[in-house]
Amino acid sequence: MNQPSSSFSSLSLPMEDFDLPGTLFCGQSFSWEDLGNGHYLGVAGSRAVRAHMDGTQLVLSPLAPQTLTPEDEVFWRRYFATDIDYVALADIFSRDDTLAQCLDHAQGLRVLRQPFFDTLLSFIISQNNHIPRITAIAKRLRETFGSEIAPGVYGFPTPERLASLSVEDLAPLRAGFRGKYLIDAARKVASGIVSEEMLATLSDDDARKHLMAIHGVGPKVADCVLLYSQGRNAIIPMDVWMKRAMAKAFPEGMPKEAKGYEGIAQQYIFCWAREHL
DNA sequence: AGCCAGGGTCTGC
DNA sequence: GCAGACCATGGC
Repeated sequence: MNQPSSSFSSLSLPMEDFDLPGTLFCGQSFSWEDLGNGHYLGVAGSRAVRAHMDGTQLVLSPLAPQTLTPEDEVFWRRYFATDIDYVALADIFSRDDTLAQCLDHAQGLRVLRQPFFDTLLSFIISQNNHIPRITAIAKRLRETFGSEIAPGVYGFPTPERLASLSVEDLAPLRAGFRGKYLIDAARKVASGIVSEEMLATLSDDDARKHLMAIHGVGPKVADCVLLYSQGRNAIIPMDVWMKRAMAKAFPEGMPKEAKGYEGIAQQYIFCWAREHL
């Protein structure tokens, strides 16, 4: 025991029925890299970890020279939503036959709770864009304007850093028309016009309106921020795939079995749609 | 070459 | 409130 008791070399989280790569690459996060052999490198805010599964244990390891602290454990438990019983949820969802079929194609998926500003920037980038290119632009954003966490690994830029830049400064990102939206988001967050603390006090509808004060944030991007960073699990981001899927598989709307967790059901339906529509 | 991508803005009705 | 043009970029 030559390490201080306040940090540890790795962290194991029990995760029953959990598909790690499925969760990381199902279109809710664009901040993970496949290292091969079941190992993944992820960035969240100014944190980074390696992740792999050991049986039913999710093992998170720090990147040298980093260590994992008790605060990191709290952070990553929240990130992977360890407080939600996904086995029980899948059982309830399965009572609807159509939803059960979607579950079959997305077994072990979880909805993450990612940092607010990461999620806001990532889904602004996502508009009218493909997933591989979203990932590439987000990576250039981190590498160009973020701070180095470990050799070659960069965190997301802070709102203040991004707010100090001009649209021309973002040219290396090749984000196209989204550049000006990223700047406006950073300035409104840095100035407090839009704040995560304020969001927490608002209803779903008012929270959506609050986020839509940002130029370039419409209903879909706002909903993604509320679901994927704020844990508002009843919110259903409606993109082109979800519109197709709902029209085809759920013309009557989201089944009652998904009550309160429509956003999580949405993730299974989204995956099913991308495979079958 | 033309179409599309986990959309949003702006304009005109 | 709602339809349609337009928006940068890149892969197919």
